[in-house]
Formats: sequence, structure tokens, C-alpha cells
Amino acid sequence: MAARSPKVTIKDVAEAAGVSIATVSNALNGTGRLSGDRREAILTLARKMRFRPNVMAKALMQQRSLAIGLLTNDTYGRFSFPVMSGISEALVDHGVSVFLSTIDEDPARARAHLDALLDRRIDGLIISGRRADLNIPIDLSDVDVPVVYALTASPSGHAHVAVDDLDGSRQATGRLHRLGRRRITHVTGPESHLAARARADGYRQAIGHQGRVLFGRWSEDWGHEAVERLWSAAGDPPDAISCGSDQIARGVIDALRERDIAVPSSVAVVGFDNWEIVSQATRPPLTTVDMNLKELGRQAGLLVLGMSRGDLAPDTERTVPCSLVVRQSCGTDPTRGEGVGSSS
Amino acid sequence: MAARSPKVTIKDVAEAAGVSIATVSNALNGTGRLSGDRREAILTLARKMRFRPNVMAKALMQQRSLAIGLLTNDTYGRFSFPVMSGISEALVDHGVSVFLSTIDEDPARARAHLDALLDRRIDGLIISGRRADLNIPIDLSDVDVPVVYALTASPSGHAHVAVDDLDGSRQATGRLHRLGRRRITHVTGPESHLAARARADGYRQAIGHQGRVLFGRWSEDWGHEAVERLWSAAGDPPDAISCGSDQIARGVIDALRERDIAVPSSVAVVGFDNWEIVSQATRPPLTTVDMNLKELGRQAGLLVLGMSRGDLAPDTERTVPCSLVVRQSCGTDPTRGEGVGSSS
DNA sequence: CTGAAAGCGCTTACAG
DNA sequence: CTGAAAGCGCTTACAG
Repeated sequence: MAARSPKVTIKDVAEAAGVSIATVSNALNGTGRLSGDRREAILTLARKMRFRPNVMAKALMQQRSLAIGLLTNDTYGRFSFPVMSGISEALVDHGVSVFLSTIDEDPARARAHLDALLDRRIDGLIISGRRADLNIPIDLSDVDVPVVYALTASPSGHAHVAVDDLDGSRQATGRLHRLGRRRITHVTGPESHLAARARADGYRQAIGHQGRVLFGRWSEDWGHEAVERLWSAAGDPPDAISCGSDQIARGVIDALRERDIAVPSSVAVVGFDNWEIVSQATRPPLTTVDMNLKELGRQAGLLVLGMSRGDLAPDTERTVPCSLVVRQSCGTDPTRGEGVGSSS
Repeated sequence: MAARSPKVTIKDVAEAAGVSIATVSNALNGTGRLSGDRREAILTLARKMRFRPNVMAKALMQQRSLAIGLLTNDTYGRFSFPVMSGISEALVDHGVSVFLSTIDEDPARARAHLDALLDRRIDGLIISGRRADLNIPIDLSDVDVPVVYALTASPSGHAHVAVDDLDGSRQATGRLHRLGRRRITHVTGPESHLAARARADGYRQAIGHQGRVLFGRWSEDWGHEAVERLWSAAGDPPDAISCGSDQIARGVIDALRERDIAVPSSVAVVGFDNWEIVSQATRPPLTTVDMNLKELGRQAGLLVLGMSRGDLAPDTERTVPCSLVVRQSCGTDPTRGEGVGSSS
């Protein structure tokens, strides 16, 4: 750590340049009218002096903090970390910083975090949570800045950026269908979860009829159990399984191997999440749906920014398309000679 | 979003109370001398008016932003998210907020993020990254506030909060030893990684001699490969395996099952990380080491706070102890009748 | 014990 | 085209 040098202020620059601080301010911000030469000279001098304007002072005058708050109730960050990263990336280019607040079940502490954000006079708030239909235990009625929900369910009328679960599942199942599989079953999470229902709908759209959907849990365990159930039922077993999550897919693949059923030749499998620790570890590696969470974060950042500037309505909704990441568990189309690991 | 009401300022409170703003400020902050009654009356009024002081204005005067920056280069957040969460939790109670900046390989963008933080006049900086010996691609020479490295390797002479890898591994291996296992092998990540070497050392301390250490990769794959190698070698195979990560342990357990070797009765296994998606999914569930990352974050937050106040030296180092999370993969001690899922 | 005044580092009308 | 002045919302000596 260097000696704590007193920061150079706009006053220092003005004195060195022999002009008023107003002129320096105008030169720096491209405001007012001043001759090109003068502006250039001032800019060069400011750079040479390593002058960096104090954002707090600027914010105080402009009545905009140039900062937004990010409230998350995730525990491991699997879903919200990439979202946060997208937000941070998108906003830094606009001179907007992100305050991070992590909260848990405790409403009192959540309130303390929110108050801290409000005391900072944030220009907007993004809420990003664990599950698409889990609400943050907090009363936002006194929040007088735009609020955007990212990934989390939003109370109706609020701005929202969501994963297009239906589209993702349709892509994944669609691929199985295009590869000629005709007895495709969908194994997914609890029916009470919005995401599970949407993914089931995507599956149905892809195959063009009701098909067979097994709702259960988001776990490997459930993948095992589903295979057991499917293969002990009467009639032909599936020739492909579209899973609602990578964890389920992992369970399915392991269970199939234990039964000596070859993947993908006998049964093709696709997952959902592209959670690399899972999807890269299955044998064979898993074809799965990437939710583009970083992009979702980016959109959420731009949304809250636009809303804070009044350019966007407070109830704007956006959906981020998913990408299919093709690995080996779904087999390849012999007529097209597709590679492995490419995304479409 | 409610109507954007003009915020009530200290001036409004002063007028309503019929006193000067200085007096309100003193009442609120407990500074100056004023009678208890007056202070109480002002506080009550301020609360009633829902007055919340503007932190930016306060910061500007106090020459402390009451905010710190958090720079992370993680991609999935598995390790840094809990750390971030600990930092946020620890600092909110001190009125300090956390600016989040996520960076990747691009030094130019990293610089932009750092500049944004510096322009905010942060009181300190925490760097938290992916791997204990991976450096952030950024020049910190012009950072004139305290810097704390959390989880990431720190250039010597810098403050640092680290996982006690050695201790964690000693606990895990020690448990196997106390349960009577005598042919314990350690399977871990690349020898080039600091964490792998420290965990190997902990293993050696627990068994009291050199033992057998297999360095490799941090993957399930490597767990499989190691089992193959161990069981095809001459001599007695291990009766326990202490793994350098949960992913390795998962590979080991799966490989043992494929060979019909019972876990834990024939071979006991312990992991490291307590990465729940892995450690809860192994069959049997994995006894493993929790790095207490949230606590690590808490310490890092308090450290940078103390340093910014001048209370702590800029090269303070701290180590956070690990906890052993006992599940079923290590077997239980019949003489003690220990439960499952408890931690020690 | 309390208040008028100066000041933190900027921006923004406004007068010249 | 440029600068003096007011002001953002606070805190902090300092005089009374």
C-alpha cells in the first residue's frame, strides 16, 4: 500500500491550469462551450496530474448516486453469481457501480441491508434470488427507486428478467426429436415449481403431443428413481430422456449405466443448467441447456439503468433465450456430421 | 415503485424541531453535548419523519466513503460467493457497504473496474479469487487504501485471510486414523497447487509418517484413475482414502462401487470442500471438510475495516479453521456411537 | 448547551 | 467562451 497521498482535486487542476474549477468541470464532461484547444490542454493536464473526479461529490450534486443495489438471497451463488457478474460488467461501462447485499431468511437483517442501500441513495435495485418462485422476505413498499427482479419471481407489475425455460427445454427436447427419437420422456423437478412446469411445456411443444412427464425432485436421486420406475413399467421403455436439470440427468445416466443400457446409443439423454461440475462429469458428457445467466444479468443491469433514467417503463419484462450446449449424451446426427462441444 | 418522493433532509428535521442542523447532527450521532431530553425529542421526530441521513454527504465530509471494494475473478462463484456473503454480513453492521466488481482475464477491463472503485474513494479493497495461487491480472501499485486478499494468494507483505488447508486435511485424515484405519492413502490435486501440498502435509501429520500421496487433478476422473492404479498395484490396497477434494472423492467412491468394494466397511473415504452438490450426492454421503468460507469472508471484512481505521497493520495474516462434517463415508466409531451429519 | 459558518469536491445556472 | 457564486446534504471546529 502506497503512502496515503492526498487525492488531487478539481481545484488542484484548476490552479495548475490557471482556470476556474467550472471550466475544468466543463472540459472534463464535455459540457458548456470552450475551445477545442483549451479543452485538450485541460484534459492532458488532468491526466498528467492523475486527477480522478470524486464520484460521491458528483453524485451529491447530480442527485443520482450512480450506484445500484443488488440484493440476493442465494447461498452458494450457483445461479446468482453469474447474474451478478453480468450486472457488474454491463454497468461499469456506464459509470454505475453495484452495491452487494446478501441476505438470508432473517427479515430483520434483510431490512438492515435494504436500509443501508437506501441510505446510499441507490438509483435502482436488482433482486436476484435462488429460485424462480421463492420470494425475498422483505417489504419493498418504501423503495422509491426502480426495482428489477432477475431470476427471481416478481410480484406482478414489476420489471423482470427471466430465463426462457420453455424455450430451453424445447431446444433440448427438440434435438432429441430431430435425431429420430420417438419415445422421449421428460423427468423434472416438483410440479409446484414454475421452472419445472415451463420446462415440461417446452418438452411437450417439441414432441408435439402430451408425452410423458415425471415430476419429482431436482436431485440425482430422483434421476435414479425415475429410471427404475420407467424400466419396470409395462410397455416400451423410452429411447430418450429429457431432464429438467443436470443433476437429474446425472442420476439418470448413472442408473442407465448400472443397468448396462448404453448412452446415447440405446437411450439419449439431455440435461438443463449446464452446471459444469455436473455436466462435464457425466459419462458421456452431457448435452444440456445453458441459461446464459451472465447475459441475463447484463440485461437486468441495463434495464434498471434505463428505468432509473426514465427511459423505460417500471414494468418492463424481458426474457433471455437459452443456448443448447451439445456434448455426447444425446448422440449426433449422422446426416449432419456435427461436432462435439459446439453450441447451437 | 412508489412516487419518487423528495427525500427528507437534515434541514427538514431541523426546521420541524426548531433547532439548527448542527444540533440535529449532534443528536443523531451522539456527538457534542446536549441534554438527554432534547436528544430524545429530536431522535423521535427524525424517526417519525422517516429521516435517513444521506451517506454520501456524510462520507464527503468525513473523508471516508464507508464503502469497500470487492474484486473477484471467480466464474461460478463456488468459492467466492460464500466469502462475499460473509463480507457483506460483517460490514453492514458497521455501516460499511460493499462494491462488487467481477473481472476476468482481460487486464484492461479489470483496470476499468478498479478505477471505478478508486473513483468511489473506497476505504479498502478485498481481492477474492478462484484459486489460492492464481493471481489477479492487475496492477495495484496506485491503490492507496488497505488491500486484503481473501482466499487468493497474496503478494508477500499483504494482508491475507486463508483457509487452513493443513488443519482441515489433518482433521479428516485424523478421523480415519482414529477409527482404526492404518493403510490410508491421500489422493489429491496437482502438486503445483499450494492447497494440494498443504492438504498432503495435513494428511502426513495425521498419520505420523510419509504415507502415500497421489497428486493428480481436481476431478472425478482422477478419482477413478487413482482407484484403478491403487488396486492394480502390488501389495495390500488401502483401507481408507483421504481425498483432496469432494470431486475426487466422488470419483473414488463411484470407482470403488464399480469394483464392488464396500464404502465405508472395506474402504473408508473422506473428501474436502463440502461442496453440497457433490458431498450429498455420493452414496454413501460424504464425510468432508468445510472450509467455513463465510466466516473467512467475515474475517476479511473486519480486517479491511480495522486496517482502514488504522487499528491493524497492513500485513496482518489470518487463518480460518476448517470443520469436519461427518456423514457416512468414513464409517462411525463403534465405541462412541456417533451420529450422522453432525459436525465436529 | 446551541447555532452560525466553513467546508467536503464537485455541477450548474447565470452574469459578463 | 469563462468565472463567481450557489448549492448538493451533511460534519465539525468554534464562538457565544
